[in-house]
Amino acid sequence: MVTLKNSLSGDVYNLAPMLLGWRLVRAIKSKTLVGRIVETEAYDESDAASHSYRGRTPRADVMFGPPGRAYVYFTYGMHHCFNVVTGNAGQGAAVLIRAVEPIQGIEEMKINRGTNELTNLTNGPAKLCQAFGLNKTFNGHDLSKMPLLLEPGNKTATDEIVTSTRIGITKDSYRLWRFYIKDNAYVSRVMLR
DNA sequence: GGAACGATTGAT
DNA sequence: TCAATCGTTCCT
Repeated sequence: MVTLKNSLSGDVYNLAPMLLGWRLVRAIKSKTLVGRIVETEAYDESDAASHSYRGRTPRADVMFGPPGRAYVYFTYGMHHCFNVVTGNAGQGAAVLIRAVEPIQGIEEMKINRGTNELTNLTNGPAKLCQAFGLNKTFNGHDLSKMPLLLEPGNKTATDEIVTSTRIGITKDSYRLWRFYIKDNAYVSRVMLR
């Protein structure tokens, strides 16, 4: 039997591109929100940019736990970011979900984000958390259970995967561990640094 | 106890 | 280009 846990037990730099096309499903207030993952980044403990680089600190503890859990952290004093924990227990690795394409529950996302602009709802790691109502209460949540599911999905025949450096980091910035679907309108805006 | 620094975003 | 804003981690 293929379980979510088994699907996510490999190396994070292989799993990050694999997750493109998968779906994030969120049940909230009798509504169902669905997004299709279009942009990801890999982080692991050999990587100075990763929260797991310093070892099993309180914040990064979930990254060292079993795969298929959510790692949600609070940053810049105001934003949340959502990751999917990968690798075997004991390894500190996770995939940052940087952007999804809104599929279902778009009106609810607009309310949560305070904008009607479709391409500004979920095109960034903190934006999609706001749209989906994700916060630290989801840290450690098993993504095979409601109210937040990660479901396998497919890339379309025309989807091309692009690899690049990661966004917004200063350490180990040479790693080509960012992956996104080429020409997708919901990929995050590239920030200059 | 103190301080530096963000896996970001939105306004200027 | 820059301010907002505070939890995490490390240093003294």
